[in-house]
Amino acid sequence: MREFGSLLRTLATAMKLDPVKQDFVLHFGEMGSRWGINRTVGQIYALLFLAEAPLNADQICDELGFSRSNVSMGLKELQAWNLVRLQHQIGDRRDYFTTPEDLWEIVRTLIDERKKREIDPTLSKLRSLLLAAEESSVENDPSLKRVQELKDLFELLTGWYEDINQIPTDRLVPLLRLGAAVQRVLMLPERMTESLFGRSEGSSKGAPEAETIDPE
Amino acid sequence: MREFGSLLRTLATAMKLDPVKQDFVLHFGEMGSRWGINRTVGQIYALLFLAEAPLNADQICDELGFSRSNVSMGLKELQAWNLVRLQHQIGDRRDYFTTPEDLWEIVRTLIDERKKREIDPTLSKLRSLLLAAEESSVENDPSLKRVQELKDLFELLTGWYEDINQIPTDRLVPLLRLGAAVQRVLMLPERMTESLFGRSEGSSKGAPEAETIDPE
DNA sequence: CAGAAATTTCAGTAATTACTGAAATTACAC
DNA sequence: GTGTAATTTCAGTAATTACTGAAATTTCTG
Repeated sequence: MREFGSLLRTLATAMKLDPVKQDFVLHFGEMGSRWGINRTVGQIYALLFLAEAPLNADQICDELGFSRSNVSMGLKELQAWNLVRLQHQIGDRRDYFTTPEDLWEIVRTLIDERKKREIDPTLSKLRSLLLAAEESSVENDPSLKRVQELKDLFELLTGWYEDINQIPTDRLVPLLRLGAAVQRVLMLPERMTESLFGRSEGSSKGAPEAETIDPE
Repeated sequence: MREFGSLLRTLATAMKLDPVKQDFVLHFGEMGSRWGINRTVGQIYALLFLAEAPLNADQICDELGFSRSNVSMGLKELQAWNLVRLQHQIGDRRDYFTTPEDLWEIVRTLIDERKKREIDPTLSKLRSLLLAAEESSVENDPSLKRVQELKDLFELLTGWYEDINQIPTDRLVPLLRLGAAVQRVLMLPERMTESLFGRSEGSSKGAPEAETIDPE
């Protein structure tokens, strides 16, 4: 019963952080594995996120109790993800790190990077599979149809994302606040929705074999 | 030089699949690790996705060359993700599995489940951290401000998602096709956008301390 | 209920990934 | 250039995760 508390204390023992920070950092460490990064990287990120001033590697080692080399690798990975900025202080050779002030910038990089790692490779693969199948004239295989359908969906979604991602944050936030109310635009008088559709055709590319929409 | 090809052949040796399916399945296996599932689970899913008829566990073992128990565990995980449907055939006791026909259903479960695993726990944590800090009157700590900001962002995003997720697919697809053109709605005559905003207030909850938007 | 088929559990092992400390490299000051 | 501080690399080890085969459990049949 009391064991668990003391275990936690042991884990956090290296940290000289106040309880809130500590809890936050430990949580991000645990979540790290679900986000495709490891505990170390998660904790380093969390620490930097909360830090008021840029931190150097030794400070991070100190606070989190990881080995210097581990921190070095963690920081490299965070840089590979573009999640961290490198800075220098005058008269100090060490590298200092921060996270961007603007949370929206963080969200955007996060999504971009995950898209790059999790979506794009599969979309390429789907395209090349279909291309190859087309050449070797293996048409009308039902599983090919399925692959095609999947590719179309991926294209619709990535196209939408690339489109939305162009919108600057100060325009995007009100849109998000709107939420599902956006849907009502589609129920406005025909003329208006049509003109919107028409104009958008250029920006949201792809738009494969149009599903027929029957409103009610 | 020739080694690599033969290695591939060996890996795929257990599969009696045609090249397209094989390639697809292997790709999903590799991507599995990036998606928080393992190779086995990825391959099983891909196989089911392409299969024209439901498959039972033995058929899957057969095609993919995994042990029976591994397949059993993989299927359990897919069920935990709601990514797979269990069926029965008349006069056959074995369990047969399929993926939903409708790709949109798949996308929705995928997002739901990832949200559940990757977002929701962190949002709870942020809330409880802030609550605890409030009680112990540790106000005006700058890192608390940061946590608050993060929580607000999470709430905005999850609120938007929950809202959008209400829209039925046949309404959603045209919206996605619209892409960034949605933005233009915000530039319509004041009256109209305001009425949209006004009505949405209820559905997209949260809406924390309104950022001031200055359009240009 | 006995027996058989199907599925699951689980302990042991293999494979992968994370982490460390020591050594190598880089970057700068003098 | 030499010397020193900072960072990175890397081989070895620890920890975690994936996978297997055998045994246990569940589910159905007659």
